[in-house]
This record gives sequence, structure tokens and C-alpha cells, in this order.
Amino acid sequence: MGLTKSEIYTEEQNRLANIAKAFGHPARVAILQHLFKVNACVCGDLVNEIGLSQATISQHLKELKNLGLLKGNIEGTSICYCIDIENWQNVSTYLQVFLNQKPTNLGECC
Amino acid sequence: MGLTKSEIYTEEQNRLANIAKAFGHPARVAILQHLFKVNACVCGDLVNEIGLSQATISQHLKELKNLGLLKGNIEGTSICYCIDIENWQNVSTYLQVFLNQKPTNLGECC
DNA sequence: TGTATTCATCGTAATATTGCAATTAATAAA
DNA sequence: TTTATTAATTGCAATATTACGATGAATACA
Repeated sequence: MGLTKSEIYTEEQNRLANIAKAFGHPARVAILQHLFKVNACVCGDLVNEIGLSQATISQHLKELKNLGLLKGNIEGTSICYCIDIENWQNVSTYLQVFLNQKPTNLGECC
Repeated sequence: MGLTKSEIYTEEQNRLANIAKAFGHPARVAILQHLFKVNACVCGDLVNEIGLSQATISQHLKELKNLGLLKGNIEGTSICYCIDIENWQNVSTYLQVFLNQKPTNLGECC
């Protein structure tokens, strides 16, 4: 039905999936990479840097902000975006614990 | 238009996004967690373990296989799935390089 | 040879996501 | 005040994803 049944999963499973989903689009990867490089960037610069419309960039920024990965300072009519390093590390670590898990016992069949 | 414009992104950006997308659904997180725990598991067990139909589980397994995260051995009428540890580590490391990047210069505004 | 079991695939329906044009809101500058 | 600039929001269209029932393919067992 296209509707993810979030209620049958654990908190951790839903949180991991939500975090991963934020990185699951090349536009958001590109935005994050650019912000890491310049570490201070207004929305308009991102529109020029990446080949998408201002409206679309704004939507992707919103998703990244919802996860707490970005923070922004208002500078006149523009907003300067940066990576929220502290939160980035929290989110990043949470995902990396999952990525670094090992099998509890060696496989007997494969 | 609902169509991701992959051609405007770098190889790396597309690859990172594809990897992240595989982890971007709680059912796939749950499947991977279970496989890590028991390290050998047929599809039917996953259907019981997770509350989804056999058809849906099979679809999710396909996506994980496409990324090379799983390998399977045929055992009679059933298939035994395991984590492909070597490939898991390749994929995992690729994503973690991205997650562990640092800003090149300190932000001046945020 | 059936029959049962197990997983894959197909068809479908519904929700989610992506992308953009148009509009709105807010501030700066004239 | 008016105009310009910048970003957010809204509304729409199209593609993508999720989920399941039905069906198909392959093997084990009788």
C-alpha cells in the first residue's frame, strides 16, 4: 500500500532508517559536501552550485534541518547555512554503531 | 517531477545516496539486524520475525542483494541468507568516510 | 508421479518523494 | 513608500517506493 508500517518496528530501527533516508538523495549529499567545504553558504549559492531550482533546494534544506544537521544565521535577506557539527557527530555516530556491528557467531552456511 | 536528476551529480554523490537509501527503511534495518544476530536465516524466518508478507520481505531482500550486502546458499527448497561481511565492510567504510568528514575551515557565521 | 514447501516475480493500489512554477513573507535599498 | 532580493511555502504533476495477493518456479518428500 506504499505506507510504511512504522509501528511494527523498534524506535532504533525507525530512527536509523530516518537518518539514512536523509543521506539517501544525491542532492542532499551534494548540499552537505558543499557546506563541509565552504562551511557557510546561503541558499542562493547552493542553487547555483547544484543544478536545481531554489524551491527544490529549499525543500532539501528543510529535511536536513529537521534532522538537526544544519543551522542557519539570518543575514539581511539571506540565510547563511552551516553544518551543526555537534549534532552531525551525534547522528553520524548513531549510524556508525549500526554500520560497525559484527556477526555474533560465524556463519555456518555461507 | 518526481524524477531524480542523477546526471547532474558526481559518481560519488550518487553512490553515497544509493548506499544510504538501502538503510533508509526500517524493514531493511530490521532484516540486517536479525541477520547479524543469527547470521544464517531463511526468508520464512524473517517473515515471522518481522510483521510483513513474504512478498514484501522478498522485495527488501532483493534491494539488499543488489547492493551486495547479502549472499545466499540454496538449502533444499529454502535459501539461507547471510551478511556478505567483506562487501558490508566495503560499503560501510565508503559511507563512513563521508560521515567522518570535517569542515575545512571554521564557520564564520554560525 | 503427485503434493507440499519455499522463495521469486507480476500486477495492483496506495502513499511518498521529487521537482518546479507561482506565490508569499521578510528585509534591504532606493 | 516603492522596488529588489532572498528564502519559504503552496499547489501541481510525475516518478518512486511500499505492500500485498496471486501466481510461478524449484525442490523435498511421499
